[in-house]
Amino acid sequence: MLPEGRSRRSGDGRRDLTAIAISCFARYGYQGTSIDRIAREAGVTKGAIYHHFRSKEDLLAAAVMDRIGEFETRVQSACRAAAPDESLRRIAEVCAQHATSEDRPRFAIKLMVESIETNDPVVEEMRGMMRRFRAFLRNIIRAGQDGALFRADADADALAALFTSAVIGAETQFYLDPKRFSLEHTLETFVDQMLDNLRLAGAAQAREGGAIRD
Amino acid sequence: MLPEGRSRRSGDGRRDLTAIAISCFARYGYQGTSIDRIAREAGVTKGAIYHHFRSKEDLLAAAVMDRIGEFETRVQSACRAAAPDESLRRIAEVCAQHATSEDRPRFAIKLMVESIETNDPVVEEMRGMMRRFRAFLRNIIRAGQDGALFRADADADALAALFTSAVIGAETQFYLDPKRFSLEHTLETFVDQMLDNLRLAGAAQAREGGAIRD
DNA sequence: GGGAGCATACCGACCGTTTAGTATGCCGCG
DNA sequence: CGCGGCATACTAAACGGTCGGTATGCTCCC
Repeated sequence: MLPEGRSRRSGDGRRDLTAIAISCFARYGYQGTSIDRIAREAGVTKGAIYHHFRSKEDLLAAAVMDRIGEFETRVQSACRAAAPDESLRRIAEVCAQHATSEDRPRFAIKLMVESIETNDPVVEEMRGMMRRFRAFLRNIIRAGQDGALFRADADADALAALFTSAVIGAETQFYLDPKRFSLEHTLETFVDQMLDNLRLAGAAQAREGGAIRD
Repeated sequence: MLPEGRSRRSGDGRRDLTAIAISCFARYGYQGTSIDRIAREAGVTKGAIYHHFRSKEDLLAAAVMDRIGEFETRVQSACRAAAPDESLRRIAEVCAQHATSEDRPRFAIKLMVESIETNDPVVEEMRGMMRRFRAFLRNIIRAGQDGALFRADADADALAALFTSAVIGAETQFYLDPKRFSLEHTLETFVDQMLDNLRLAGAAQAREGGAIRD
């Protein structure tokens, strides 16, 4: 972690350690990651970590806030100025892209699941993130309903909950079985199906047309 | 853990310890559960655990096999002799019921996620379970297609993958936020949507009829 | 320019506690 | 009596965290 000249630089220590902690937590989870492991991977000693962070929990909090911020930026950027149906597509796409990237995609699911019943501060943050994500999706669906693109009688909240479920469930299975579980295809199927369901009368024809596309 | 008469009975030790380990692993995860905790909750000492199990990993293996067996029994029982559409409904229902039961429902998701990248034997078992579950669902969908109940051009594999994703994702969110995430409603919405998609021409009318049902 | 003073970033040793596992002893039952 | 089912005491290593000290960077003043 030290720069090549081996002099001590100011300012990057905390950020670099957070990045390494994110990698470790994403792979081993919080309980499975020791401070010694983080220190070792950073090429420093534990003392250096405790210089920047009050505790292991403090380090976890920094990691969680970093990942939540990145996630929300990614989702918002994906559907800027797009139509509601295109927005839903793009969100599914960026989730799939991130899940297959090198940016420690497993962090959110690992820490979310691990923290259930055992780490209330993290659960609170993750819960907030998921609520915001569902609200964001619900608002997209409602915008489509307001614009007569989607049928008005669909339950936007339930569909938003379903969208987030499909994303979490598909990512989990992909991480478990990357050779045999196709994340992108599953999410694409999901969005197709949801949009079919959301579209107005005439959907049966659209579906026949869909078959021709393949 | 000892019976009231305080005599030492044979045969139940291993099974009782497995049950307590399942509870602990379901709550704290594998890394977050110490042998001492399991012993304490069982009312015995570590020595008793090591009498029955060779190692902590051995105990985990017993727990995993137990839970996988129970899950598969439950799913198969749910849809015995039912039509394909009814089968899909029932499977979603029993998953929701189990997730809200006292039978340590979080075990599978906790251990599945925790083991990704860190515990290959458990990943293998969980992967096998999920593959069997998807194959089971796929076969139900195909039976519906063969019986002309479902349209023949739907991708049964993709829909099975979507079904399992919805279940995992909805359960995860429910465990994270039981007050604000409605598991049963989400899975019901999912099954409705999937069956709408799977049904043959006339689906548009069926959907109009669906709106009237509410 | 250089030295003093201070702040920051880190080090290595240490602490008390906890961990998975081991060895040995004891008790009850058939 | 022997064996299964435990309990107890112990081991070495690992855990999160603390502490005194060192190295370096920066600023100010003579």
